[in-house]
Amino acid sequence: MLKPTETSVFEMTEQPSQPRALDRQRRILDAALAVFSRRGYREASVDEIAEEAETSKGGVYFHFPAKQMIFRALLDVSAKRLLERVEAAIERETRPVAKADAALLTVLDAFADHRALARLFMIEALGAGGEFQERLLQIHSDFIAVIKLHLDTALAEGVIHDVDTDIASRAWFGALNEVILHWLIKGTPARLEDAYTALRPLLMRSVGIEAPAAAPPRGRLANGQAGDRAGH
Amino acid sequence: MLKPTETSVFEMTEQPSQPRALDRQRRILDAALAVFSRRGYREASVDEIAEEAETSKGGVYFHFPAKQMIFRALLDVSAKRLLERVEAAIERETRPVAKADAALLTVLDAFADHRALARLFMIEALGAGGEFQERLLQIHSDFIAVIKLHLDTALAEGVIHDVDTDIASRAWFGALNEVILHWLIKGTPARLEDAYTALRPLLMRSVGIEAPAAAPPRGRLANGQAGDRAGH
Amino acid sequence: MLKPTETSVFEMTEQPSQPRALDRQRRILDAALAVFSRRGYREASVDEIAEEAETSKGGVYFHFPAKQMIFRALLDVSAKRLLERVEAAIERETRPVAKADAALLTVLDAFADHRALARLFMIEALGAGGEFQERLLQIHSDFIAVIKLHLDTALAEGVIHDVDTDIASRAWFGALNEVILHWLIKGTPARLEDAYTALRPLLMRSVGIEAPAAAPPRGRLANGQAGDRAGH
Amino acid sequence: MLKPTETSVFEMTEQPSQPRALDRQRRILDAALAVFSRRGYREASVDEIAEEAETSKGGVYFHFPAKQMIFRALLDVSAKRLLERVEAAIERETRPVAKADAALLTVLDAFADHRALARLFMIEALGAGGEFQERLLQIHSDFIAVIKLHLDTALAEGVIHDVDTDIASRAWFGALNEVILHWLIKGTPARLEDAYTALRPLLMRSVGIEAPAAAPPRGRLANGQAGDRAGH
DNA sequence: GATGAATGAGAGTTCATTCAT
DNA sequence: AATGAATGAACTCTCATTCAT
Repeated sequence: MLKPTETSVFEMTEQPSQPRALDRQRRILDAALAVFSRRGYREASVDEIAEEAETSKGGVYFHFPAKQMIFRALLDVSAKRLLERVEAAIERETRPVAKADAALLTVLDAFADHRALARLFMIEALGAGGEFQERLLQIHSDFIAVIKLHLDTALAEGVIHDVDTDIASRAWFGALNEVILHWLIKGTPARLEDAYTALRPLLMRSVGIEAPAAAPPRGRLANGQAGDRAGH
Repeated sequence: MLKPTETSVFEMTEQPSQPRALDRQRRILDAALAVFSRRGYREASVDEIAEEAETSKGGVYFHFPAKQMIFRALLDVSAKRLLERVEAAIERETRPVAKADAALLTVLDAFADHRALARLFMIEALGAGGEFQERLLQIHSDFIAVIKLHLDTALAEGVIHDVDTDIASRAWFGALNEVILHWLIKGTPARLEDAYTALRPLLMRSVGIEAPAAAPPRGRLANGQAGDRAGH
Repeated sequence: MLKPTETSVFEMTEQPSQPRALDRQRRILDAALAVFSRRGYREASVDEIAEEAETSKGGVYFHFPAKQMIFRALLDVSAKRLLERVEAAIERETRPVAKADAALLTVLDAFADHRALARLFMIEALGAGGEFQERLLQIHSDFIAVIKLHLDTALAEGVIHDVDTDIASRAWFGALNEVILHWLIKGTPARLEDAYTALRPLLMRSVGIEAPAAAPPRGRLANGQAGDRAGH
Repeated sequence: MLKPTETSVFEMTEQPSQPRALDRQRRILDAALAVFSRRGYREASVDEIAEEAETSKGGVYFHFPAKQMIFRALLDVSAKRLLERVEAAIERETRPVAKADAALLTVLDAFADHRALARLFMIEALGAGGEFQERLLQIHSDFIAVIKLHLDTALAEGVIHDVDTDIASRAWFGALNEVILHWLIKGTPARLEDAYTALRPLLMRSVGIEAPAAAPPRGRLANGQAGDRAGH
């Protein structure tokens, strides 16, 4: 989630020697996110990105050697950022299932706040050619690994039983994905967060946890309490 | 599933006046499926499709007025065919949950047999531009509606309880999707069917059904028995 | 001018062995005139001509070996027809200046009645490539020759004096052309015939004939009296 | 008329930021004029224009967004230039009829010097599709308006009588056009200027002015004396 | 005679990338 | 650092023409 003072999602990519260069890189990545997200990877032209970044085509090529590289940087930086956010959320939880739960919720919150980012991950990365498909799937796997890690812990701690955590983590992620994709393209539910309210008990049950009758209301600033909702 | 004697998945799209024309349409759609699947929608050139179909560019345009229309026809015909297959499988089951289960399994079997088709639905339709994204999501929704229908019946019959069938059907579909996507791009598991063996109990549990300890082995010809595996 | 019972402007082109063939040729030429006139020579497709002629592309090519040939036939037949009409009108006059005058008026009447024909001669024949430009100019020259012939007679008879009939006939024709072109493209005057009422005294003066103060009103059926209007 | 040191008829179309760009625009317009003139609008390919301009297809498209726009720019710039030349010539005359006369002569001189330009205005603009037909007719009307303006003055000053200046100016223009067209396509008379020597007395007479028995010889640099030739 | 499927050359246009300034 | 002019390969689509049926 962007703080009001942030103007960009991207703060560092490589090793920009000068602050001005860093600024430009950020501006270009922001512009690229916007353009890729509304046009798609192939329809997006470098010219359009340059215009959106208020620079010139040559300017873009000074900072990125190819269009592909812009997309790759976008994907990498965003994924890293997202994963960091997920891990921060996880640390705020104590019980393993709550940690896995928080991971999903964080992804969902991030996408709800940043529709463009959501399009990037859910749609455009698949349409950008084979190279990026692999990369996207790796990102999927990274997130799934985080979930799995905590499901494994839950299993070890005896909180859940008889669960193939490999498939469970993947299934959880997939279920979430479908819900987000639907929201992205069809626009329902209006508030993506609402979907998770319905989805969570289902996921819990799938690993044998009966969710509490009613989940407490949750605001965006109340992430820290997420663990309370996933009691077993 | 294609019978060994079939060479094409496509048998009719429109109403060509000559039998030769019908043949060409089939050949073009087959070629397009192959090319779109290996190149992606945007990278695929009409020339390449023509070559693969052993015809000329003009020949392709005689049958389809635009590249988009080839893709659209491919998507529509394939979805129709897949849905028919799903409904046939469903009819062979009696218990509602088994019917929903059979739906998923049929999709999975179809994709396992037709990797190109799987790419079309899982990847290329998302990367082909906004028009097709909507169309794809509609296809998703069609399948999800089938699942939901039977979950609703199960709910009415008291087989399952306290389930938001709307989200459950979507979640099931999404979970399956992720598994298929992973198989498509990363190649694991080698046999897509194996993934479902692990996935099914999870899905069942998610609606409150405890799967039997061990699912009976299943061959492709044993679809009719699928219902036996989804006891409640 | 087409009689109400005529459905086509074209009655014979070459030597059609069978009446059915003749019919088809007529239909195709009519269709071609319509299509060339609304689309222009290059934009007109043989497909569109075939459709307008209610036949098939192959059908058109059976009767005409190339698109060019359709246009050429159209131009030749129409010019011949027009020239015949002009000569008929001339014969109805006795005084040479009246004959020249009748020639112009006939052309103008023909175009007023057949806007498509007018487009063909005034516009499309110029846009159809060098071959047709030469052909069109030859047609111009043919008409101009007719006018010149009668101006020469008028000169010999002493009706007009000190006139370069070569340039005068060309100038008359050009003046008429500009008026027709304006009417064709800009749509004014609404009745093309009105333009000639104003133009005629000017042309007469240009060869030294002072037109009568007021030209008598003229209807389309009153062509035979044209001579009365060009007194000297 | 081009001064010998000028290599291009086009000096400015829009506002290119770099001098190099302005140069290229000129080169492209020059090349386009040459190619359109020898091939016709539709037969001319952008590739050929690029080659003639010694640049690449992409280079052409950098400066002009479509083939149509090249043609439109060509037409607009040339018409503007021509009209300016006409108005300069008019200013050098004092008597109104001489002014009108000078207008025609200037057009004729310009075309005599620039056969390609003549083709553009007389032929290609009519064959380039409906859009340009309207534009060309507007250009015609602009020139005709200039002629009419001075004929009106002549009328007001009592130099000419009983003339419908609207039709007279159009007729003059049309007569000139036909002469130019003939020269363009058939090649006679060899010197276009000779045609005007014969045409002028005719036009004068058409508005009731008896031309002097013999027009004084006229060289291109003697335009300023044109007024002497148009006795009242 | 007629149909419509098929061909293939060629069009206009786009755009990632390069590079002189 | 940055600009924008230039390049050229590639693309989608059109259409006159041919020909098997």
